[in-house]
Amino acid sequence: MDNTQKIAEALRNSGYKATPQRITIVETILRSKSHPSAEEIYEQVFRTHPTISLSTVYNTLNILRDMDFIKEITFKGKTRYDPNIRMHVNLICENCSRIFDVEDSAITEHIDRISKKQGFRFKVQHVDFYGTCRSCLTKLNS
Amino acid sequence: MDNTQKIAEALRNSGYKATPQRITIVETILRSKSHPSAEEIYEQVFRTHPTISLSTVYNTLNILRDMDFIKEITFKGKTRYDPNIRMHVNLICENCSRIFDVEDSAITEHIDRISKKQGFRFKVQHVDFYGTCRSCLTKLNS
DNA sequence: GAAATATTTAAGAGTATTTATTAATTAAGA
DNA sequence: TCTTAATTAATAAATACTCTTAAATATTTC
Repeated sequence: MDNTQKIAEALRNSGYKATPQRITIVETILRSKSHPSAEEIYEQVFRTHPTISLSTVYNTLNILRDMDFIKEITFKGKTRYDPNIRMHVNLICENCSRIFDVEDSAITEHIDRISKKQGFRFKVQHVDFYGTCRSCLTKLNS
Repeated sequence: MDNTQKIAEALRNSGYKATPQRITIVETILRSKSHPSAEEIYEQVFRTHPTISLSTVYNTLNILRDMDFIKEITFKGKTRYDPNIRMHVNLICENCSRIFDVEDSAITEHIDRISKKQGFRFKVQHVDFYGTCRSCLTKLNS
């Protein structure tokens, strides 16, 4: 069974209809590496589906979030979407707004320990560090 | 020198005028424990300064952020303000929207180490964990 | 495979939060 | 005290997202 079939099935199993719009949106976000915003996903999908509505994109992204297929990262009043739901840390650059994924087992264990200690639980680990990235630091200092 | 004097001086040193509105807003946010939104700070300040404008509150909060007096935490499309700029982690409850501060030197050192390794730098450490807090877990399971 | 029905789509109106504009006011230095 | 540039308050505007509704479509039922 190919990926599109799996996505369609997952949607139906969660009680949603597997419409072509939804499948295209899911494929687009899963393929992306840049933590796109709803607007960016809309622009991407628009190329092949020129009748798509921004509302449909928002609606689908909310469904995918509820299904724990994707993670929302809100920064500077704008929500962006992360298709990587494996344990990782998001390094968010406050200068260029890029988001970098860091997988580090030590920190995920650390996060687990603190969360347990505090009686805090997460389904999908979501940890954000804010700062200035290497390339922005270089640019800003030159 | 009392606290108000110190705040006034800090504003002047950064090139801003120490207006009564600004001093009241700073005192309000520094006193708060609940990570209030701009609206909540406005309501609080309004009690003693009924002519205050919401724009003034937003404007002042942006100044305080730029001065690294406070930290912005945006969640569910709403920005909230944290007067605690000591190294700590914010545990954000996705259910009740409360934010809990956790000071844990082991994790803050770890965060520092990862940041250095990635060439990432922050002036004010800003780390958020998202999940469900103890009291919401109890309520949801009963 | 066709009809029934329940959900979903697209378009645009609506909402909430934050920022920009502007005339009147005020803080701070001379 | 006076001058000047910054700030305030009020409101308009921008931005990001959600809601509403009639038409279209996926799934179910026969």
